[in-house]
Amino acid sequence: MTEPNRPTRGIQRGPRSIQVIESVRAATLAELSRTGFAGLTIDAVAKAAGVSRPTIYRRWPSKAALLQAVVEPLLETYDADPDTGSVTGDLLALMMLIRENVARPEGHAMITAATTGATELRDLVRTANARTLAAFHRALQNAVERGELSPASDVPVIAHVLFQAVVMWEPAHGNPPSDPDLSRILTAVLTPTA
Amino acid sequence: MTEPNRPTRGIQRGPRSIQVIESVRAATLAELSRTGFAGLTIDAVAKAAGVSRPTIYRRWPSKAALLQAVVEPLLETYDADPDTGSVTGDLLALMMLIRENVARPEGHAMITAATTGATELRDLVRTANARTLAAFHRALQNAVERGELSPASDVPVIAHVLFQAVVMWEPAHGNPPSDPDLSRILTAVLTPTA
Amino acid sequence: MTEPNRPTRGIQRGPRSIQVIESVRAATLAELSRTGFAGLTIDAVAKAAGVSRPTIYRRWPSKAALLQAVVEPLLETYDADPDTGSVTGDLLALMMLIRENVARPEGHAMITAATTGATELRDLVRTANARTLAAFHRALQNAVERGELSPASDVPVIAHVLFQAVVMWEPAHGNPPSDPDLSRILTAVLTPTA
Amino acid sequence: MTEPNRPTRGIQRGPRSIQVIESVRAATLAELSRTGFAGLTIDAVAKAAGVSRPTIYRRWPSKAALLQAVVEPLLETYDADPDTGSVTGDLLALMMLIRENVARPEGHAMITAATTGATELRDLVRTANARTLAAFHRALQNAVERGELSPASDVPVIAHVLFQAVVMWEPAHGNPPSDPDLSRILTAVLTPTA
DNA sequence: TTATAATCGAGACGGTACGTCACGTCTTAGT
DNA sequence: ACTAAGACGTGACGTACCGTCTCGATTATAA
Repeated sequence: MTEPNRPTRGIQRGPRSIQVIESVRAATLAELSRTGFAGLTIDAVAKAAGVSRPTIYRRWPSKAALLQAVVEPLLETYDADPDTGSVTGDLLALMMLIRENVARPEGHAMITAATTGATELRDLVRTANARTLAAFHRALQNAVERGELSPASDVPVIAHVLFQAVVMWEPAHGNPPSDPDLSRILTAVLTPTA
Repeated sequence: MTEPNRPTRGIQRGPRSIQVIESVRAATLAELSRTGFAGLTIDAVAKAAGVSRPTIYRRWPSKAALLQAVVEPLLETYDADPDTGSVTGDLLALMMLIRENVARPEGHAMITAATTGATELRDLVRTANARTLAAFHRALQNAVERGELSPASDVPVIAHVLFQAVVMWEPAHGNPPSDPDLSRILTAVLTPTA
Repeated sequence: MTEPNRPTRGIQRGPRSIQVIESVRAATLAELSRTGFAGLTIDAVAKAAGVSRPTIYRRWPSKAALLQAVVEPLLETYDADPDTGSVTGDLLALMMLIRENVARPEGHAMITAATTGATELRDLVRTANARTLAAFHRALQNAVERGELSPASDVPVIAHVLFQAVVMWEPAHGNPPSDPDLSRILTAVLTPTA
Repeated sequence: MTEPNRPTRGIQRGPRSIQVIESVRAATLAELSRTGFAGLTIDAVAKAAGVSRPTIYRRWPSKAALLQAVVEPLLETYDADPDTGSVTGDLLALMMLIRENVARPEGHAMITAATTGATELRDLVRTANARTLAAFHRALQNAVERGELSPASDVPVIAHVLFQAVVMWEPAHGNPPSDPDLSRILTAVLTPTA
C-alpha cells in the first residue's frame, strides 16, 4: 500500500499545469507586495491566481515552498560576479544589487523569514544567506589576491558586516539606502578610523 | 474646572491588578521563548498567565503593546553608558549587551518585529532602534572628542553597521557571536583594510 | 456575622437614592423602546442612566426586577373599572387601554416576556396576566348580573379571547388595531355567527 | 455567456453534507426544548450536533435561519385542510393541530419569536402567521359558502381571534388547552352571547 | 457633631458566547 | 484522471455583556 490518500501521485507536465504554476507565482508576488510575508494567506493567493486552495497545497505544501519558488530568481542574480576592476566597484555593485532585491516584495519577504525563526523556513534562509555572502566572499578574495586588500583581512566578517548593513538599512531607517549611503557604509568599513 | 465630583479616576493599583500585570508579563516571555513572536497567541498567553482573554485585551490592546511591555526593561539597559576608558572597550561592552539582549526571547521578538513591517509595530521598532543606536552614538562621539577616533569618522553609519552586524549574527549563522566574533567585527570596522 | 457580603443591608432614602432610582427607570424605558426586551443590556441602561453597573445590580438583581419596576404603573391602570354603562362600552374601553399599554415599550416588553418562558419572569407574567384579566372578568360579571349577557356565558374564556386578540394584534398584523378593528373583535366574539 | 468554464456551481449534495444538515436540525430541536429560543446558543447547537461553529454559520447565517429550517415542517401541516364536514369539526381540528404544534419546541420558539420584534425574524413570523391563518380562512369561507355561517361573518377577525386564543392559552394559563378548553373557545366565539 | 453605616463611581476580573478568518484536509461534482 | 468548488474540523481572533468584586470617595442616619 503506497500512500493511498496522496492526492497527486505523479506530476503533470501539460500546458495546463504550467499555466497554474505561473499564475500562482505571479499571484504570490502580488500578495507579498500587498500584505507582506506575515500577512500572506493561501486563500488570497488562490483567489488572485484563479486557482483553488487544494491545488496550491498539492504543489507547494507550505508557505516556505511558495516563498522559495518565488525567491529563486532573486538568488540567481548573485551567481554572476560584477567584475568592475576594483574592490570598491565590485562591492558597491553587490550592495546595489542587494538594495534592489530587498526592495522587491519577495526579497523583503526573505528578510522577514530570516528573523522569524520558523523551522520550515530555516533551510531556505540558510541557503539564501550563503548564496549572497558567497558573492561578497569572491569579490573580497579576488581583491586580496590582487593585493588591493591586506592578506590579513577578515573576509567572512567583512562580508557579513557589509551584507547586513545594507539589508537592514531600510527596516532601521524607514527608507532604502541611497547611493551615497552605500558609499558611506563601504568607506566606514574599509578605511582606517583609528 | 475638572469634574470636581469625580470620585476616582485613573487606573487601578490594587495588589490584584499588579498580580495580573506581572503574570501576564511572565507568561508573555514564556510564550515568546516557546513559539517566537510570529507564533504568539493571546489565547496561549492568557492561559499561561491564568487570566482571561478579555483581561489581556483590556490592558494591552494589541500584540505590539504586549511586546512593548515586555521589551521595555531591555531598552533601559542601553541608557547607562559603559565608560571603560577606551573606544574598543565601550563598543565591545555595548555589543556584548546587545548579544545578551538578543538572546532573550523578548529581544529576539523585537528583531522579528523590526522586519515584518507591520504598521502597529512601526513605532515600537523605531523607538527601540533609536535607543540602542544612541548608546553607540554616545560612545563614538566621546571617542572622537577624546581624539581616539578621527573627527572625520561617520558616526551614524559606524553605529548602524556595528549594531546590525551583532544583531543579525545569530539569524545568519545559527548561533550567537562568541567574544572573538565580536572582536573580529569591531576590528573589521575600525581598522584599515586597504 | 450576618451576611457580610450583602452589598445593601439597609435601604437609603436620601435624595441621592431617589435620583438614582428615577434615572434608572427612565433609562430602562428608553432602552426598551430602542432595543426591545430581548436586546436590553444592563450595560446600556447603566450608561444611559449615568450610573454604574454595580449600582443597578444592588437594587434590581435581575432583568425581571428591572422590568417589574417599570411595568407596575401600567398594571395599575387596570385596577380602575371603566363603568360606561354597557358591556360593549366597558369592554371596548378595556381593549383600548390594552392597546395603549401594549404600544408603550414596557408593555411590549411584558408581552415578549410572557412567551419567553424564562423562569425568573414567570411570576411577573402570571401577576400581570391575572391583573389584566380580572378587569375583563369584572366587566363581564357585571354584565351578566345586569342581564346584558346570558348567565351561561363562559366569562373566563371570553375574557381570555378578547384579551389575547387585542394583545397579539400588532405582532400578527404589524400595526396596532384601529378603533374599528377593536369593534370587529368585540362583535365577532359577542354576536351570533351561526 | 455564463462562465462556461465553471466546473461546478451550487451546493453540495453528498451524503456527508446531508448528514451535517440533519444532525444540526436535530440538535437545534433538542436545544430549543432545553433552553427555549432566547437561550439558544450556536455553541450549544454545534456541540450537540457534533459539528463546528463555522459549519453552522456557513449554512445558517443567523438564528432566524436556523429556526426557519426547523419550523418549516410544522408550517406544512397547515396546508392540508381537515374537511370533517362541519365548521366546528374543521375549526376544532385546526385548533388541535395548533395545540400540538405549539407544544413542540420549535412551535414554542416561533411564538417567542413573534413577540420579540427582532428584525431578522420579522419575515419568518409574517410567513408563519399568514400560513396558519390561511387554513382558518379556508375553513370559515367554506362554511359561509355552505350556509353554515352567516355571510356577514367577519372571517379574518374570527380567524385571528381563534388562532391567538389557542396559541396564547399555554403562556397565559401555564398548561396547554384541554379538548374541552378548545370547545369552550369555539363556543364562546361562534355562539350568541348577548 | 461626629461617627458609622450605606451607597456610590470607576475600574477590573473570570466567564461565556459571539461572528469571523484562515488553516490544511477531504468530499463531491464536472469535464 | 485530474481538477475546481465547496465543505469540514480546528483554533485563534477581537468584542460584547454577564454578574461579581475591590477600591476610594461621598452621603445620610444615629449617637
